[in-house]
Amino acid sequence: MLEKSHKYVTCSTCGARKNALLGGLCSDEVGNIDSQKSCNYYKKNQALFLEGSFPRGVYCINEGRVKVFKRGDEGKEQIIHILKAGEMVGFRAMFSEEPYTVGAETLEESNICFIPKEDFLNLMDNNAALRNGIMKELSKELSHRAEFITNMAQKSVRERLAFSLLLLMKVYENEPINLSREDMANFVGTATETLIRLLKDLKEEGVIEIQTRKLIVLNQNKLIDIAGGHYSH
Amino acid sequence: MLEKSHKYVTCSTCGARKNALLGGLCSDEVGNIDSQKSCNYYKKNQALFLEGSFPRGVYCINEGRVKVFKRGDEGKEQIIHILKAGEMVGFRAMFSEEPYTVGAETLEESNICFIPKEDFLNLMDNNAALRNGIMKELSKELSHRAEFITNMAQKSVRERLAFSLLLLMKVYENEPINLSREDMANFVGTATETLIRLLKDLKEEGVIEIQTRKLIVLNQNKLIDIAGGHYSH
DNA sequence: TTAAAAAAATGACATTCATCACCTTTAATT
DNA sequence: AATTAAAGGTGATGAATGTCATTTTTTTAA
Repeated sequence: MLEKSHKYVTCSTCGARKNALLGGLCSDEVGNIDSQKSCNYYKKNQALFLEGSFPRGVYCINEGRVKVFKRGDEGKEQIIHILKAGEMVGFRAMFSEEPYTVGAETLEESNICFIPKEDFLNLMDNNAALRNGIMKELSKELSHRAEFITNMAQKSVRERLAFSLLLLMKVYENEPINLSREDMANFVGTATETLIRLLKDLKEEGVIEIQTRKLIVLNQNKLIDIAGGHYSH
Repeated sequence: MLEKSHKYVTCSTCGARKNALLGGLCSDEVGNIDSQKSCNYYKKNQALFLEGSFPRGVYCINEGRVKVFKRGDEGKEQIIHILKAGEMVGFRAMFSEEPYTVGAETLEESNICFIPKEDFLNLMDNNAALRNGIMKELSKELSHRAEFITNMAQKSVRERLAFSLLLLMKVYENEPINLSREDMANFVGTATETLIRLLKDLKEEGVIEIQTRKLIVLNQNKLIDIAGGHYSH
């Protein structure tokens, strides 16, 4: 749990940065960013940016987890991506020179830094390795989304749930998965009631354990099996 | 219809290039690319590249249309994107340094140029405007895919069909939409039979006209209305 | 600690849509 | 032109899953 007292994190000592996109910066560059960035405490369910607003910079998660989502016609959220400490949010929209087409919100108390657009773009212009890293990142994300689309089109909800749980295991690393049923349903792309029923099935099959809202995966291989779509009909 | 006799297109005279990503090149750059690229005739349903193979360069559509798709666990295609003349295919995978996670195939006879990876990356390194254009392109595509995912999760097949037809109108410009029912179903993300039934509905409602396999939109506003999701229930 | 609010869970039901089987039309090939 | 293959289309059926109503549990706030 994050202390309520806001701690200001410097990039130079930021542990999350080390093996992330900004991990390869030289000390000059780090210093420069440090002098321009701000660092903020976010409580749970607080927005980083809204769909439709204009990008002014990028967000760097020092601690906490963030959901990126899009609202459908009836206002229902579809979660596109869940990010954890060390990852960056919102740089996609900076290149498009258009308003955000998705929103971002914390899933828990978080510590998140903000780098103004100008500074980040300057940094990119002068650092080919960073540019390549970002290109790579964008490409991989495109690939993930193609898979996401295919899953949505062809897999059953049960299969998608298994697939999502495998993704969430990575996001929550060794901790229990800690998402509201509604968020989880909005990630899987189903109704909350359906999600709850399917979680119950998995629990009864011994694949997961449920402690009120926290969820522990007991049998990852079974999940892989289910997600793969070997359904007999 | 494209003549079977293969015509070699030069970038310098390529009409499709003008208002596309490579539209801003100087004559030196164009000459350089021209000397390295190849230009090939593709018949209908011919693969540009396969899922799993390794990217060796980018493809530039001079004439024709191309589908980009991913196969699900049972081998069923999900079409992610349909591209037309002037657009480029396959540069996403070049940055990821990983094999293609999607495949690409012509939907009709096409004329498509190939720029080797080396040359394209060199060009990018020395041309900041091109780099920015590509970043922008990647970002927009990410945005499209977020919308695609949301549509798949929240819209009915009828709504998605209407949405897809609106997209296809842009791909086919003033021409009738000319896709097999199977491809169209794989784009919408539904079974071929369901797609056929829903097309019939739209025909009976006077929204579209069907000439064997060609499809003409008669009432675009109605499609927009349907796609928007104003369904009464 | 209790009351109120929010989240999770369960049941009943309706509907969409995939599937299978089959038929018809169009396109390709000899 | 005739034959075959492929694509388009139709009908019947059932399972998956969304929706609505209600209850139970957990969390939050008084």
